[in-house]
Amino acid sequence: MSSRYNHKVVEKKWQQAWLDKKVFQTLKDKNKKKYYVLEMFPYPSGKIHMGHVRNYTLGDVVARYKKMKGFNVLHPMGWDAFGLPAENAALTEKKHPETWTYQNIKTMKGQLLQMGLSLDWEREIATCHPEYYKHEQKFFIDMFKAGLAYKKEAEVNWDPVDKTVLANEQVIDGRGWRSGALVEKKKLSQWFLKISKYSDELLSDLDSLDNWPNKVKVMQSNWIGKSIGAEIDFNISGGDKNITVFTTRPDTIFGATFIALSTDHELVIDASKKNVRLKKFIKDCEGLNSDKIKRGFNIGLSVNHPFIEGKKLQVFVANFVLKEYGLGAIFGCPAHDQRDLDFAKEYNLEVIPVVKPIDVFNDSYNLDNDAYTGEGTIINSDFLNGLKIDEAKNKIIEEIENKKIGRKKVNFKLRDWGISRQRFWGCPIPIIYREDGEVLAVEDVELPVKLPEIKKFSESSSTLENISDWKETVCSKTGMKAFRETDTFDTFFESSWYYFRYCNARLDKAFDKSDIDYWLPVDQYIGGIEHAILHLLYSRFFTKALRDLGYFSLDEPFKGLFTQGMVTHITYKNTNGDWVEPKNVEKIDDRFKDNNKLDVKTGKIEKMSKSKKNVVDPNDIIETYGADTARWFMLSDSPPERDLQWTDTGIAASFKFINKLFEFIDKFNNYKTHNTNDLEVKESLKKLINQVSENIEVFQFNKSVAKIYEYVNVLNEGLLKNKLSKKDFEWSLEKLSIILQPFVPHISEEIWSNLSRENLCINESWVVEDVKKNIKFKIAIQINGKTKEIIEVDEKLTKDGILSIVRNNDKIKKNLLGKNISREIYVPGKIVNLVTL
RNA sequence: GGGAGUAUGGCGGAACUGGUAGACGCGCCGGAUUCAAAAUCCGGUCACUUCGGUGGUGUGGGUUCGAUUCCCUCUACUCCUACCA
Repeated sequence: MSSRYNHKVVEKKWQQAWLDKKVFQTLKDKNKKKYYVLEMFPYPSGKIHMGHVRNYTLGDVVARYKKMKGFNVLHPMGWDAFGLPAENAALTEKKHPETWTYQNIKTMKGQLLQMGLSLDWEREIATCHPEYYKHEQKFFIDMFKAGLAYKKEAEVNWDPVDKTVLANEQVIDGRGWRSGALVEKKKLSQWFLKISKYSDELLSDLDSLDNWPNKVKVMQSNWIGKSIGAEIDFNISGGDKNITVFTTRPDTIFGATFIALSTDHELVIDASKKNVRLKKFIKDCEGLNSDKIKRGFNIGLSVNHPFIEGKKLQVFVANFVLKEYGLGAIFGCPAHDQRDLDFAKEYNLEVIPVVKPIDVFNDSYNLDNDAYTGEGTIINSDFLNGLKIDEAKNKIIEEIENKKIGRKKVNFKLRDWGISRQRFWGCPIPIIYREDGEVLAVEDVELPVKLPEIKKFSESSSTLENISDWKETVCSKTGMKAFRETDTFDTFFESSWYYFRYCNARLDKAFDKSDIDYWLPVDQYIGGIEHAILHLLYSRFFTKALRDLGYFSLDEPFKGLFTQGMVTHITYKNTNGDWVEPKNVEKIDDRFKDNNKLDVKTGKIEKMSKSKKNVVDPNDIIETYGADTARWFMLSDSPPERDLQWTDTGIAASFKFINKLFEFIDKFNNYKTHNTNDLEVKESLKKLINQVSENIEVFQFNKSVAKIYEYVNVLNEGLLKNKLSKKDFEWSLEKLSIILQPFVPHISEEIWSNLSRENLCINESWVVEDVKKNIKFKIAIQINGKTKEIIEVDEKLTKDGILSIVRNNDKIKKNLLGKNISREIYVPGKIVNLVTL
């Protein structure tokens, strides 16, 4: 009688075996080809969620597969451990952020261990540990000294009631999340990293990232936002001062009818000092949705049009001109820019068309309310008349440069990265402000600048600003009094370089160049699409910056990137309109009820989230069904890049399959051998084995899963029909264990060990089978492209031979009655198509 | 407004470089087992059909001997981005 599969015992046993034999501990080995698999490390929020389970399962498939393929695999894990939730927990749970964080790490590590992941835990890191963050303090100092880090004024969200700076996510509908007070903008002096210096390289190197999803490259490219245009100086009437504007449409210069400046333009700030109404206008602009309402203020200046003698343009301050892009100044050409047209209508400004669409014949055509931005011929523009747009751009730029009133100019949307956060639970910025006004980097020997030890964490200690005995210090060189910088790093700072640290996580230095040379770049990085821009762009920037600071010679950190889909679940709502958790929904006679017996309606399928209560806890699933079942479900059906819909029937099916696999053990042990030379089963299995590998290589694990199902079906049918000798059965199970190993490693080891093999299955080599070429081919016979019959033919047959079989086939003869064949098409090994008139 | 993507049974999804559409899983239907149920096992499952066939991959067209696959049109949905001059 078969013993029932006990996943708890079996999974624990193999997890222990892997640990005992240090199977996943990796050492540098120059003789072996390396493979670095990395999943985005988690924030230790408390416990893992299904998104993690999916992410790490995908990575584990790759890691185990590559290991069995003979690569020296690096597959590490760590914790993105600084961040706001720890501060919130500190306030509500009355725990120090550190205590809370390390407790969570412990819990989550336990969960990851339960999943049976092939991780090298010797390399575990936590970014809140001083031995981690001291290195990034050093990077910052290097950047500071190299001019890559600098300070400037920037706005923050200020809660006037709590008297604290709020992170963007703490501002809900313009109000502080705790106090509910209207959030104010406040200017603070903050630290920035000069990512803009790398705009061009960050953009052009995207081309070299062949193994990145195109989608992500497009997003980054848009974010960097390169545009080519010109700067043009407009001379202010009655003086020799200029207003310089940026434009990508210098070809429309003859259609310019006004100048508009942003509210923080130098000239505007000057003018506002003497003009109360202007000051008020600037203030009013803050609350204005400029997308809908365009407002301007004539500041009483005019400039001379550089190409039209005697023509003057009025100068406005306008709410729709961006502050931090270009020069904060534009020329308005209402005919060919919708925003300018809206503005011109509002203030009755001239509209002069200078580009004529192909289907328009009148030079003074009417634009109504739609600016024309398409292709066309230049008109009303003196020496540009008759040119195409691109030709006109070149010509006018040439002219501008000749006249020395402007220049060709490339602009980027990408802004420098503001890294200052006015928070407690982050890495201190290693800077001191000396009493004589000097801003100094902390000396290397004094690193790390550790966070202060505080007994009680409260609202008032949530910024370092208020901890005076930490803040006050002395300059070690001069003995002068000094204050520490009290801001901490944006947590993207930690995650911008953690993948380097894994190379040698316990080294005294941040890393060793030879380790980086060996392990980097990451061959396969896996994570959510939500990091498409910030994390990935910052990491790319960090790599280039550290390269230029002399740490190594790497250009790009992530060779391959894969962005997995979300885990979704149906939502439930009861008649009171409350969301209901799936586990509290019961089906009674075709109707859904919650545990208060209220009717429940099913809603949309959405990403699992606490607020919609449609989460399934991995803990419950692993407890009830085991890690293999959870992993198998994560890999079945849905292609990894698409959303995966969680269903109870799906997880049940996976559990059923794992049990089915387990039954092979008894089946084998009790199998009476049969004398058979039937090769059919074995040949089909070989073909399926190869298909499993092919699909892993291209990240289509759902197809591998389907092929494994087929394998099991073919094997079971072969057993049922006595087509396998015991030896072949053993061979089948041996191969089955191997192809199962990356997907469901525990049951794989269990089957493997029952075959009395000495080593662990994970230490086996992956299999590639020589598939005998079929001697017989199946050929589809079509008439006019419609399949009528399928025949088996010998491979050696010629076209004529096959065609004569086809012509003599009864079914085909019948179908051809009264028709004449006009053409015969034969694709070897595939089809015959008979074309009739 | 701009950009990217998706569309195949009741559902999730297969179909190699154009060559047998619906693999595999779920669900459903029938049967076996059971006092009964669960579990398990076996069979069936695109639609229509006069059982010969016919139609069918969001819509309409095109290329081809042949189109889920390539090209054009339209529609719907999803995601990103949003005054970047």
